Amino acid sequence: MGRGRPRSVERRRAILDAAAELALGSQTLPTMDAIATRAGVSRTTLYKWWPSSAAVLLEGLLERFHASIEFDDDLPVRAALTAQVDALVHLLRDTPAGRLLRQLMSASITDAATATALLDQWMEPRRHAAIHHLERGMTIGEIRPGTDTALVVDALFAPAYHRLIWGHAPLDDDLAEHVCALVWPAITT
Amino acid sequence: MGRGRPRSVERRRAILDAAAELALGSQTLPTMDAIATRAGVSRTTLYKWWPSSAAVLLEGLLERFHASIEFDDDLPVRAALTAQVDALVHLLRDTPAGRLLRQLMSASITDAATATALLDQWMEPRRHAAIHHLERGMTIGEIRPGTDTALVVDALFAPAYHRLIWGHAPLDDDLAEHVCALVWPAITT
Amino acid sequence: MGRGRPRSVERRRAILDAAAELALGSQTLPTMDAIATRAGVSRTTLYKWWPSSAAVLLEGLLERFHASIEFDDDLPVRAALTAQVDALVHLLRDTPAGRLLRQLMSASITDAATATALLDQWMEPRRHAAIHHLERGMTIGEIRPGTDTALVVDALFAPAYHRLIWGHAPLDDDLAEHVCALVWPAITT
Amino acid sequence: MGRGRPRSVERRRAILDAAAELALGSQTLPTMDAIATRAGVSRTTLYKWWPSSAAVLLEGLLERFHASIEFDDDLPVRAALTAQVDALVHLLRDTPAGRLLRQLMSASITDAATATALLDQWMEPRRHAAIHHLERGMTIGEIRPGTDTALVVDALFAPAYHRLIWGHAPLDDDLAEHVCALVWPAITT
DNA sequence: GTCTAAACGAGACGGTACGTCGTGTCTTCGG
DNA sequence: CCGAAGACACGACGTACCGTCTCGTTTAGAC
Repeated sequence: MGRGRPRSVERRRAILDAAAELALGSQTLPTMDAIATRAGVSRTTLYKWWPSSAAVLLEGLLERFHASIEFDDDLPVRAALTAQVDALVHLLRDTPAGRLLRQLMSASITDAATATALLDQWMEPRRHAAIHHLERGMTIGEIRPGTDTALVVDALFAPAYHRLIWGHAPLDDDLAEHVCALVWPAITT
Repeated sequence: MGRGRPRSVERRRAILDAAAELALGSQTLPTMDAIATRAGVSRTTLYKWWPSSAAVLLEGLLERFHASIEFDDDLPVRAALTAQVDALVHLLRDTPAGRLLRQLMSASITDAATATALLDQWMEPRRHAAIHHLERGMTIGEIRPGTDTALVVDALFAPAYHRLIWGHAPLDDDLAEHVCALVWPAITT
Repeated sequence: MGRGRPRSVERRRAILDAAAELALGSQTLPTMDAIATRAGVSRTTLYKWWPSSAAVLLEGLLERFHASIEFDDDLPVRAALTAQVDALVHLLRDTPAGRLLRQLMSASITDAATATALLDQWMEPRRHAAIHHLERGMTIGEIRPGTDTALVVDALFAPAYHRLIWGHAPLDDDLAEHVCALVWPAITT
Repeated sequence: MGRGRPRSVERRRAILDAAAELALGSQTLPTMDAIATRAGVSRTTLYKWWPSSAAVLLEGLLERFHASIEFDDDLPVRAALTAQVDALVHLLRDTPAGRLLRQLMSASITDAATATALLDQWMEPRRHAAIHHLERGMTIGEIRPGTDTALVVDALFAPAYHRLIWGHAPLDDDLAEHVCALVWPAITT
């Protein structure tokens, strides 16, 4: 029961914001040092609440963009899937989420903890939403039974992340629709 | 004018090998220090020839796996594409290339030079090979004209890289075939 | 007056004891943190009553060993002085006081407050007792008039402290007697 | 045989000087950080050559004051001893050595390595010189045979160090002579 | 054969960031 | 008013790599 000095919300905010700002202004993950300085907070405080700058960044990312998953069951299946992918494409291209995710993906590869967190809290929710629509489609007979949903989901989402990372091709406005169109004939009844 | 002491091939080998071994035994990129020590070479020599450990790793990777691109025009288009993707899947799963690429992709995100090199020397050749087959297919009327080849190539390859990075689903033996099957109906005439 | 919750004697005891135990088990002064933890007390409480761990240690030391000064005027002067030095030697060698004093002397050098306290409350009482006997000796004609009492006291006590600090020679049982014997011919009539 | 970049003498000098200056301007041992900053040298370099600031200080101290030991066998024994003690008193009072030694003694109490070094390289040489003269005195029949030289040496030197530490009495010009006078009757034949 | 320019080894050095520890202060609640 | 719990800023710690530098020492091929 709330003993001791309560954690300062202002500082938490300052830290999350500082991390995001630094990350957006650079290719590389901000250092704990830099975040602390920018946020006007001591390094000790940082380490007390987060194990790494990636964790700080991730927390800020999730807080800002947690509400970006489409679960509208009234939409036709294809439209729902397209909306999902389209939401992702816009997120990656038009919001800070894209740049932040790039760096978090880099960190994920070398740091297992970040990988787990990012997978569980970012990727999986989106994958599950898509799988949900696919299964709904199978139920109502719009999607071919026996479809490998995991694979379809990867086919839908992977190109967007791929282009985010490599930058070899743009994240077009119609990317989502085209990707869905590419996959749809193979999975519809 | 080959004046002066020529560069030692043995040392170059030792360095490339040391880098690969270290990378395979760890999640993170080896440090220049570690590579030099492992190769029995002075740090000076390393810095003389490569700007970063990622560059060392990349050079070794390309040297080992440059011959892994399928250009056989006698195969039917779909078989040729499947073979391409399948070759990639096996490379990523069954050879050191997978682990090395993971780390190089991480480095690419934060280091523009590595990104450029990896894109130009690893990704593009494979993409071009696939595009070549797609265009061949359009020429012989097997592929629908007007197909967005860049998108199709991403749809074919991205899932494999995606699973390499995230590890959320396995790089199955039949992944290549399934991915091609998923895309094929939408692009064939 | 007497308002509010009175100070807890148990905690004071626990703190003094914890400090002494920690000091005896280490070369270095215990930290405030460690004392608080060991005593099962919050750091706040510590800082409320003592400015430093040296102060805690000193208070405990004085409490335990305040009664160790010989003022028996019935003894002959030389015997009284010898008894004084002997008491000190035994204190330094056979009781916790030795180890505690070592650390307090270390702290005294860098911290003026500790130095003053230790000087006033530990050194001076003992010096005055010795000076008292010397002056008594001068009064009864046993000690040469005009003797530099301050110097003699230093000559008597300093070797013991010196050996405590450096450990280059043992604090023998007969150290006190030998030191007195060394000085006596020069000060007796 | 001198491979690699040779160690910079200037930096070594700058470090030793910086440490001494900082120590003289403060009660407490300088931090490694402060020494590095003051010397215009990186912390890494400091840690490469010395394990602690006490070690830096000690090296500087020994370098400056190694030549302060009197070994003149032509002097009468008592004069030689008095000269020894007098040299020490002047060193402690009139040169930086006094303040530096204070802090080194403090460090010695809590750090075994410093203690050993200081004992071996500062105390022992001086003690041996004094013992040498005492033994010479015994040989020529001026000092009573069977004299406990170790004790006499402590009686001669300890008061000076004692006053250095506590500051309860001054290091007078005639301190050396008085101390010798105090001890002499008991040891001369 | 010698000359010579580059490759190479050894290691010093300045830097930046790391993650931890101890300090002393402050804030909030409960006895 | 005492005390517990704990957040916080600060400063120093000792370490790891980084990239650069300054030497001395090979060594193959040009002369």
